[in-house]
Amino acid sequence: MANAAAREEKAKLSADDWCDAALDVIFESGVTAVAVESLARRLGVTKGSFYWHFANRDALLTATLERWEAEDWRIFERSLSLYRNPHDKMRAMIKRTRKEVRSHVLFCALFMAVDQPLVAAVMARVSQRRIDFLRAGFEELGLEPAEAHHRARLTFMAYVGFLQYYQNFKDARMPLEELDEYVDHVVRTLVPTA
Amino acid sequence: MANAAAREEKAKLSADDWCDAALDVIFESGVTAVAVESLARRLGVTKGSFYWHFANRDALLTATLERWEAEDWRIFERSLSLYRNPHDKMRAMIKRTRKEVRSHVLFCALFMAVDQPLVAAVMARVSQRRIDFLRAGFEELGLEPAEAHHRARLTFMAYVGFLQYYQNFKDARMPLEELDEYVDHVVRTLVPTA
DNA sequence: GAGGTTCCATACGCATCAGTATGGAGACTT
DNA sequence: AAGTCTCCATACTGATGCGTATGGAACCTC
Repeated sequence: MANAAAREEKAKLSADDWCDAALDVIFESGVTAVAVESLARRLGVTKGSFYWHFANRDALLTATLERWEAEDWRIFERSLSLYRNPHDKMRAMIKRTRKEVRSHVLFCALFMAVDQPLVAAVMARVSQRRIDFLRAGFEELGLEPAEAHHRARLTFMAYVGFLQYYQNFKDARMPLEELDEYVDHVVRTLVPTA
Repeated sequence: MANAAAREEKAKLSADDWCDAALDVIFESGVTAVAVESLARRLGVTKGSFYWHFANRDALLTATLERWEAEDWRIFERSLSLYRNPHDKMRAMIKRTRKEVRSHVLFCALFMAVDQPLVAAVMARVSQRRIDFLRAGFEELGLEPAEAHHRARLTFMAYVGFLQYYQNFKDARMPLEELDEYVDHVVRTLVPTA
């Protein structure tokens, strides 16, 4: 089994291994699916191991979200750092919705769990960072500060709403070319032409 | 106690009473908080009553969502039926975000539970109806059919994202006047001027 | 090789929740 | 008045999930 294989190649687990597994579960089944015993089964050990590495489930979630927050921001910046022209950057930021699949699925899964305080704390920070990033971009494109802030909010809200819609209503998914047209429309509507 | 009072004024419960209570719980604590035993306590009875009125929890959820779907659409249409000018109607549709509090909280709570198939089925229909409503409005305002469809999607996604943001990040809530400015910005950005 | 540390297994207790089985009180029928 | 239907209480089973207590094997140290 995969469990046994994982156990053979690395006899001892680390806290990070638990966090990686937890993030995989969030990716696949959402935050509520992160349960101690099922995680242990997935890693080929028992709960005894978990409670040696972590005080409780909240500690695991906190550590996992912390790792994700840093990694997500790194991916986000890397994928946009190459654009110098602000218009291209904003376009890329929005069009990015089509790529980085795992990143988006994770973001969506976490946003759907913001009713849980631990998740809300992280997502509030992450959301704020992205809105600030967008705001700076819109200011570069010539919007007044207040306008740039509102436009940044609007863009972010549309991103979040779209993610959830697209992830959960798989019956209503548009074909890829229509999706491209939609993203183009969003860019035309929200990004001022330099 | 409120339980006893409720039991006195109406000795026998109906299925609709259970649905009303379930909707209240969704309003207060989300879909996952709808549990049979806690609902029974809230109504001043025990599980025996529930399983006489419903086959199981899914049956309750289905009936509750069905009632909500009809009521929500009725409220939605009533609150917009008085506007004849399409521009005013679209403005009202977006500005409506500020009112009808319970309606929005319920919509938000349900949207946050679209990972549950029963909820997803309802919310897919409701979302489609609202997008169609918006699309018709944008067409009235002179957008080409494809453009109107995309703009309707964008508007709806922004609505959904904003709802969740505003409901869950209560620390980051803007003051009311800034909220009004934001809504105005959204109208200016998304609704073409006739 | 004696003792200590690391990492995990086993076996609990306890709470929550879905669902079932059965009986009983009251109203209603005939 | 006997029987029946409605609505609910009580008392269970079984699954799941968090957390704890304790012991044990491997390894490292001196």
